Amino acid sequence: MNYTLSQVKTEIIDEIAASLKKSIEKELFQLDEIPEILLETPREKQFGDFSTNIAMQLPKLTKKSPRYIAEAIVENYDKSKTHVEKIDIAGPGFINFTLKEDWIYGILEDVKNTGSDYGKTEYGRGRKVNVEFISANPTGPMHMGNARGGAIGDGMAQVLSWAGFEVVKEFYINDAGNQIEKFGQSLEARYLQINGVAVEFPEDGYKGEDITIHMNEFTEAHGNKYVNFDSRERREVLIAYALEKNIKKIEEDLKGYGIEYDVWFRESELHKSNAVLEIVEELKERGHTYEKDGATWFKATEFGCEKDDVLIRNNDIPTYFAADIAYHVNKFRTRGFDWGINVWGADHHGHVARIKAALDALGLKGDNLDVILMQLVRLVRKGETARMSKRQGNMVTLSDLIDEVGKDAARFFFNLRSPESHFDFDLDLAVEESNENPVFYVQYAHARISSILRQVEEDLGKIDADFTLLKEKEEKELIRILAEFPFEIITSVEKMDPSRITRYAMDVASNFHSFYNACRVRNDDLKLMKARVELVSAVKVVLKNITEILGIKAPERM
RNA sequence: GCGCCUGUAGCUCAGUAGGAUAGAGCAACGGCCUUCUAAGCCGUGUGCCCGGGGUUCGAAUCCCUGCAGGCGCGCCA
Repeated sequence: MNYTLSQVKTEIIDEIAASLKKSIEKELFQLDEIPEILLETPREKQFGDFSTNIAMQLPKLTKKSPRYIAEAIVENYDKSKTHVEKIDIAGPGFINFTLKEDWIYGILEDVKNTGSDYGKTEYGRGRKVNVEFISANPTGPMHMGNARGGAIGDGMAQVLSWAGFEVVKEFYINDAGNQIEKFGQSLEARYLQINGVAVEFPEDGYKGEDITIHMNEFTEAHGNKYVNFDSRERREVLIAYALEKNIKKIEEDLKGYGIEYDVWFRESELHKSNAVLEIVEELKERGHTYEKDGATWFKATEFGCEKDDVLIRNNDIPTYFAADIAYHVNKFRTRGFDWGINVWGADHHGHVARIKAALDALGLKGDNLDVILMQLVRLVRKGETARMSKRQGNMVTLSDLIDEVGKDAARFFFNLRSPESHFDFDLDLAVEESNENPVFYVQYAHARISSILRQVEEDLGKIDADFTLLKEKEEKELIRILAEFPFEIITSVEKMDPSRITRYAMDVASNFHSFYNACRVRNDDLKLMKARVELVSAVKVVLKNITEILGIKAPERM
């Protein structure tokens, strides 16, 4: 594809560098090497299209004043080699570049030619990225935190894929370990109670209604024959039954949320294949473990962690940590991912350093793993914070949420804020204001354009599109914002924050609505009409591409 | 006690690889529908950027320190 904006910027940067070299040759000042030159977009339009602060970076190295350096750069800058119309020096030494009027029209050609691919780049050069997100415990339904993690994780995966990475979306199923143990005890207690055996429900068991429903259905299907079974065997049967139901439900709920995974990875497989014990063995061989109190410990402190961690408990059962190491080794070593991104709740942040340490200890690069720590969602209802717990069974589930506010609004809402922002989800407000949700603002822009395009009956096919007719302020600003799309995607990758796209979507919609109120697409001047039809078509393409990334609908009508 | 995250307009938040006059949405107020969807547009104003020091030509942004809130510090996951 043709990166208009990128080309324009690169040209200018190259020419600044050339100008610096010339200045050095003319001995206007001395400089050993040309530093990195950054072009930024000034906030104020009066400062031109791009500016650089390079002249203010150099006084220390050259012993000359910023303005002196700026003047030298401007003097030796060859405008004919770039799209620059005008260069000014302003303030303490900023160099501001104003582009020739016509450069922006190339953007429209670009969008028109690339269509549903507009925004895609080769930035990632095909590197393999694994994005693991949600990975909710399969002991019950998903909650609001999972909903946020889903929106962030899926958005991240999309953005990576658009930026030219090869992406695998993955759900890690914790179908082993202590939680499953408790899950089994809870199921068993309910089963026995339902079948007339008076047993106490475990204190820290799962008290949710879903457990009871599972066991009622199970009893209907299989009767009470497991009452007389050995407890261990009985639990196995009940767990297997309820777990599959839960996983199935999770998969279905996520589908309804617009998320489909490439890989569902089961923790239990790592135990079955002996991968967990093998990895502990390898750590032992590499000398990164020791025995204490009958347990096997990983020397995490050797890698800068605050404390060591247990790999194998004194009852010979490996910890979740050991399994997680094996899991990540599987990602990087077995499956060869270049990069791993995990979306975790902030309550897991203590786990980040030690998993990276373990990877380092195994000769892999812990730095190849990035964890997006999202702050937890606090549910506010009737002005009060609602405490939620899967075990207490008092949570608002993902499917409740979708029922109440809709998939699009939920996806959009959870990607409106950066992952690290603490997030109060006011349920009353979300329901009440669902019609004023910003998602409609974006979708409305798309529907409006669709409507216009439906109404264009004139035969414009023979008219050549002359974009230079688009001279209004609103038209030019609208075009400029379209140019930012590929860069916004790349920045989202760099900052690991897909919520940038949501905010960009609002920007595009806002610029479109302003244009809409200032300029008529359908008008008597057919040539102008043709140009505007092409313009709004380009906006429609970008909006559509954005909604693909965000996992929401782009309605033709509203 | 120690570690991580957060603290910006009345509210929810952008801006934090140092840059020019700190922004947006919501809320409030006033305008705009005989013309392509008013779920829209235009206008009006608000800030001890949590406090205090420091680094710098320049700090919301970096460093130190204090305060407030969230989370973590298990042979739970």
